[in-house]
Amino acid sequence: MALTSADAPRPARVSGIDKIERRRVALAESALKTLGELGYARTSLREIANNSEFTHGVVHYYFRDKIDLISYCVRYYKTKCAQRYDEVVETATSADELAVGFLGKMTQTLVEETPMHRLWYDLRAQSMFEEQLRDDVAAIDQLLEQMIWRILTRYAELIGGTPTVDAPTAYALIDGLFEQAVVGYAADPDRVPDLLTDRVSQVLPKLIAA
Amino acid sequence: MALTSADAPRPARVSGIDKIERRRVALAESALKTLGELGYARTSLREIANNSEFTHGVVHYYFRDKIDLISYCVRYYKTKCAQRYDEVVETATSADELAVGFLGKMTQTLVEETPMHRLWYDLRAQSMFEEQLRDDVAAIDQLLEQMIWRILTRYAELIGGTPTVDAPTAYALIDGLFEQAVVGYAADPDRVPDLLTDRVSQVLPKLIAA
DNA sequence: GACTTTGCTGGACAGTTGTCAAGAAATCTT
DNA sequence: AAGATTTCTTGACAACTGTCCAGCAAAGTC
Repeated sequence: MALTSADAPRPARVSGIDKIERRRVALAESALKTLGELGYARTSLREIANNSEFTHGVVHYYFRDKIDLISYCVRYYKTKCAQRYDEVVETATSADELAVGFLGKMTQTLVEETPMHRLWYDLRAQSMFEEQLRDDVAAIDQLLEQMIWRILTRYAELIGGTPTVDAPTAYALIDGLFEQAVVGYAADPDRVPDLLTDRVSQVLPKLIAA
Repeated sequence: MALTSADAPRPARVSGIDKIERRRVALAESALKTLGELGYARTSLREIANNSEFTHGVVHYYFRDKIDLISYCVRYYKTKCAQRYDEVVETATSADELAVGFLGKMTQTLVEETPMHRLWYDLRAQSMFEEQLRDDVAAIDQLLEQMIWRILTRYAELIGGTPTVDAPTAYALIDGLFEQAVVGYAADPDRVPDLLTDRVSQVLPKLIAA
């Protein structure tokens, strides 16, 4: 959130490479907005440019080609997911507090950043067909897995037990529930957040053994 | 599996509507092959026609437009998934036998029908952006959920316990593991099937209470 | 065999796509 | 202020897209 493109009316004088990086970030944010709305298949470079303050030529000035842009977007998006639950993990002093905090943030991001999550699952599916995306997608998956693992081990610690599944398994399970919620949210937004909360809080204890 | 297009060298004389349906099925099978290879985003009607014995004009003779074709494909694909594990469920006489049979079929379909599964997760992601696909995708999800539920309840029955989660939760969990395997299979096919087996067999017992 | 219906072909269409490049504009350097 | 460099605009391009249709071939009907 530190680097937005709107912090200065005129493009602030920044030294060299930093300025290029700023433009890249601004373009990536615009692109992510459009991608989240339309999905990978329906998003063209011109559409991205139209929904931004730039023209379609600029995109090719800062990115080699379309995949380069999308790939950059994925990598940029990664930094937003990394520490989403870190504060909750660090401040919680009981298992319940951790669970409540985690579930709260989870449903919050589900509701408030729906397009981003839609896009994530879209891109992960695309990565199965385009190897150029695979590494970046795998890196994010790794990051998310570590995030879930941090939460689960801390949860076990507070309860006084240990996890009964490894990190990839735990991530796949929670992610399955979350993706179900994201897909369901597109069709019927009303009941989904509560259902997600119920289900995750039902599953979490099953992954810990006293 | 009953209706393939190759069972007669010359188009067998079939009465009226049936013949149309046969052509539809043949086109759908061709389309599914291409879709599974390239994914939704990269598949064009011409590509579908090229990889088949038909010309691109025929597609529009049998389907109103692209979405109509894809939608038909999804619905056709559905019939293949429905009863994949039914035999295992019906013949298993112990929990272990059921688990082994289920896991065997699961890894088998993962390996042998990878493109289909890739496509499924792709299409489910697309359904978040195109409402026209939503109903068909939701129907398949429902079907898969029931399939998992049948397996889990039978598994519980054989163990002498009862499930501790509801059907949607159980499906989301198992599906999370399976999708992880499908995505991972694209990058590194070797170890994935065994990992999937391990993880699912670790999770299954946790969903049953004595 | 003549005629109608059905099935299919192959080309044409208008629109969109990613990519590129020539030059204008803004910025920096001296 | 003049020249050099970076940044951006604009228009063009070839390729590809979904869609449509005029015409042809085959099958069915009388």
